[in-house]
Amino acid sequence: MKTVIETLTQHGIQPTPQRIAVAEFILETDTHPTADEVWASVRQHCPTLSRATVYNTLNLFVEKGLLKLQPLKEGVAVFDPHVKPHHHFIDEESGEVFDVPWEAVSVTGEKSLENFEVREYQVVLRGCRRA
Amino acid sequence: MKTVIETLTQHGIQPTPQRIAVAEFILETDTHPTADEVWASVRQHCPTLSRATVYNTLNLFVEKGLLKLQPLKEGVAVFDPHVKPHHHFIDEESGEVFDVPWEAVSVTGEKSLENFEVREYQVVLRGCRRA
DNA sequence: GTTCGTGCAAACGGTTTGCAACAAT
DNA sequence: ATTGTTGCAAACCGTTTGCACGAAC
Repeated sequence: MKTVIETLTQHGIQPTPQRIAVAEFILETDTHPTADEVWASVRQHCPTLSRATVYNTLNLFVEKGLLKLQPLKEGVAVFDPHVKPHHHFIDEESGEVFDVPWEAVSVTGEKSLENFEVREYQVVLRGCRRA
Repeated sequence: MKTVIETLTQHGIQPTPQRIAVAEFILETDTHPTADEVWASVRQHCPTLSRATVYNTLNLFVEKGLLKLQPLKEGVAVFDPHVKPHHHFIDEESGEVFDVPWEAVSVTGEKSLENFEVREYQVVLRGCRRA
């Protein structure tokens, strides 16, 4: 099992304590948190962590390919440590975002679009989660 | 051909001059504009139109089912007059959003998702537009 | 005269940036 | 010494809101 520090250095990121703390949280979660949610969580273990550092760190992680920024909610940036292709389901009541495995849904026809060269795609599903 | 005024009244919206001006622009366009882009455009014909009225009007239109708010870009709300199901292609260079007809792409498997009751879905494609 | 819509300006919330202090090399 | 990172506060940008004026019934 790769350590967080190894992951960071392999992506060309200096493993400072703050970055390690943020990485430990966000690389494990599957809750698609916003930056402020990350801050709230990580601050419990690392109380001096500033909001600015969280934002800078998350942007750095995105830049280095550790995270993906997903435009799934209005007005806020949500971060996803799952960088390989997959789909998303959004519960319309709670707003929660769930991963849907790539193989669970299949898409056809995207290769024959006339004017568009598709580099990537995902299905965004909305509805309510079954209890 | 239905007039804009008829469209507004049929949706329970009082057709004020400002609302008509906004509707004339946004119901015709296929550019998926942001609120500020709507304001910039409509203001040329209707110079006293305030930003607040544009925001209020667009929100009202969404509420009344004339528009859909699409979470396609980070940090800004984009409005789409095309309310029937369809997909979207986003040019990664320019950020432009294009409609993709519902029949152009087909999705299978969404009905057999275990924990999710899907009410609607769309495919979001990214890449570059062919010249 | 009450209701509804508008415009302005101020407030708001999420995010970024400038800068001084600090750590590491 | 230089480079890179942090924390704070202020700035920023898109959006919402409070309020007074005005139009319509």
